[in-house]
Amino acid sequence: MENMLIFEFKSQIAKALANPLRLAICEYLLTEDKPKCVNHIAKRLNQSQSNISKHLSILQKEGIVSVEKEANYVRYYIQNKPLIQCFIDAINGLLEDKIKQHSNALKSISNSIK
Amino acid sequence: MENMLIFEFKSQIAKALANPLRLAICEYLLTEDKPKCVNHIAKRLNQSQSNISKHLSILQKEGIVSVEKEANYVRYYIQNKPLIQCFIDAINGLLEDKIKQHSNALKSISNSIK
DNA sequence: CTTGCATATTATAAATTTGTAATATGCAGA
DNA sequence: TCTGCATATTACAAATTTATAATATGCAAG
Repeated sequence: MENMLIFEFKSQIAKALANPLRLAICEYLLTEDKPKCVNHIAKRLNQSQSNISKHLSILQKEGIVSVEKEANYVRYYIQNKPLIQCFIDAINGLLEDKIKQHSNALKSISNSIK
Repeated sequence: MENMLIFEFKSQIAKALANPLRLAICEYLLTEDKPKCVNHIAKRLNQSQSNISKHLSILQKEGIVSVEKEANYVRYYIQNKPLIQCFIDAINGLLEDKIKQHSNALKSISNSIK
């Protein structure tokens, strides 16, 4: 392939979303109308402040979330909700596919031992 | 969050796509009508047979690609093209967002030193 | 300016991912 | 059965990712 560098950039963004906690953060922020602060998200997901803060900074670095500062609160929100929704829809669809494939494989084993 | 396990599964699928080579493989297979064999893909992407084979097996494990065997050839294809296209569209959109954000930041620096 | 709260950063060890080189498997034709 | 080709697997070292604990920063009330 000609230009491999572009795939480095794309995968960097995909990697930011390819983590269970960061996916959970994104799905949570997607359901919320208003930006949420770090401690709030940390409690919601039952994680340490430091861990959530670091994951949010990874998401922010990739432009996935943005911040809104007020006093000593930092509130995060999804920068582009439709795109993140599209990403999550794709993952959900792929997960469905995978589950179907596994269940078909099990069915055919089940039939073969009848 | 109630059910954290689901995010493990989702992120496992996202991880399969969050790698530059695997993204390149998927984008290539997406453009092709017919399944492609390992050596063909390896040469196209200028990578070793062994490396491409391993990446393909990761994609297959997640149900993203499927195989079609004939003689000693193994040909791979995207299992669900619309979903993979949706995933790639999301990533492309997010990359655009990120580039816009960076260029805006640079503009505002540029203005501030005028 | 000191205290307390919210958030960010750092250091670190454990776990995971990655590519390479070498080897194994599997199929088809001679 | 032997040979050659296509693919898969393995072992391994380097690089990356992850969570935790400790510490630092930054703001606002008193």
